[in-house]
Amino acid sequence: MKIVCEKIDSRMIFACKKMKALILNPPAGTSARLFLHMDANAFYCSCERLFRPELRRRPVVVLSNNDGCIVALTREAKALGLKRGVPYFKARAVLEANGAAVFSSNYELYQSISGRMQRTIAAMIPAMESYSIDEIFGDLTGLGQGNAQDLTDLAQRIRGRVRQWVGIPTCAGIAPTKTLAKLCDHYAKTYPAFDGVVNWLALDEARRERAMAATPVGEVWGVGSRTEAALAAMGVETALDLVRMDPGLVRRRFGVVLARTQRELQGASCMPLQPDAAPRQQIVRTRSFASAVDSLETLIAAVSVHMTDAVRSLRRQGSAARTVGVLFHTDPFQEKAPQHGVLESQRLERAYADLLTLTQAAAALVRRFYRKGFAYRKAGVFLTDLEPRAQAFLPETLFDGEKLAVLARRERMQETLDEIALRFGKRALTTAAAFLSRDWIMRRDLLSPCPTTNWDDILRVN
DNA sequence: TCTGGGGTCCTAGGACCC
DNA sequence: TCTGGGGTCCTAGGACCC
Repeated sequence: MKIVCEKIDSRMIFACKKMKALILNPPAGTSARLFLHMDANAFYCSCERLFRPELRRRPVVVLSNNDGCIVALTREAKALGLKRGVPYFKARAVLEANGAAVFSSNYELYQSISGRMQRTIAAMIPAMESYSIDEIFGDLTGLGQGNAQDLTDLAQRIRGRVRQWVGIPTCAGIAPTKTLAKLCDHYAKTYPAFDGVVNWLALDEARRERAMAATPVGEVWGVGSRTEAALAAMGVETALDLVRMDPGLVRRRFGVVLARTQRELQGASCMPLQPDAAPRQQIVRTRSFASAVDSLETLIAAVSVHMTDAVRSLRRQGSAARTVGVLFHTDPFQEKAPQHGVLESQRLERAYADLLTLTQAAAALVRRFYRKGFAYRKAGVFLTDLEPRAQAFLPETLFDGEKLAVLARRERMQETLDEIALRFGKRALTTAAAFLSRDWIMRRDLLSPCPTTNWDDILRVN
């Protein structure tokens, strides 16, 4: 069914409001849905262990870009007292003393393994939403006539197949709402006695309450550190406390987001599965420099390289961008050094999806706002006001004929660039600006190979 | 020496419109 | 004497997620 909406009138606005009210306060009996949540255990680390089985029992950590801080760590690494977000230089001594394996982020590898994992799961359930690189929601509504044991068995079969086919360990949660399903998955990870799957339907009321009473409210999906602190000041410390809070107070004091989370914890589904990933609304590429940068040429080079990646994402999702922005700034941790930060954007007269136009616009912004004498630490680009690319070739005024001809030429050139990148690698041919300087390239001293995506890295058996 | 990056959604307030 | 009640669109800032 296709709904064509040419005119929004007051009845539709009324209908929208009514829908919003329904989503926030579904009447009893309408929320008999069932969700699956699954994610990998220490995903990046598990990917690194895939091709290095000798690391199976050793602590493993994966670092952020530039080898800055720890972004993923195994159970064994957590046992050393380490946490996500700790700077590498502070953790280094402990890691070395305990024979830990340390890796730079290898997104090419993780993306490839993620695809295998999610395709494997998708084949076993009716509908799936890919929520993040290592995480999915599934819709199990109506499956197994709601027989709790059957559903637990299904989750175990999925875990077993992912383990066998992809080699990645996972856990799963099953519940009537997304928030509860994610919480169940958290329990499955925390308490090994559950054997990797927690099914809300299989827990009796007393068990559910005990679990929620033992869950700090900050563990709940949607409750971040700010909200956690504000709740703590009101004496709300556990998930159970939040469930029992006065809904009116939650709504007034914290807004609709937390009100929805509370409803979900109470078992009323407010967040539907979102199977088709909508095109992104903005595309951002930024990186810190390995060492400080003060020359205009180097900044432009960095921005040009980031733009190459941003335009690749832009084109992959079939969009064109009407606004292009740049950002660059000094090191905020160097409190005594002179600081300078720029975040500026330019709205173009049309939407574009070609590297030349967008790079020119970005470089012009850098030239305009660059100031000599600062030690810049980070630079990036962003593309917003995205539109479907097909729309970019429609005339917008009576006098667009010439512009459209230029646009069409640039599009043909861009298509050629895309093809060259596909056949000869993504850095084979790009704008000259990207080569003005190379002395800012990211540090990745501990990078593993890409045996699933690069022929040169393929495993050899001796 | 050394502290990541890429996203989403909501809210409040101002300008403007009928 | 008395000065409405909706809306839209945009931006900046905040909070959250992995």
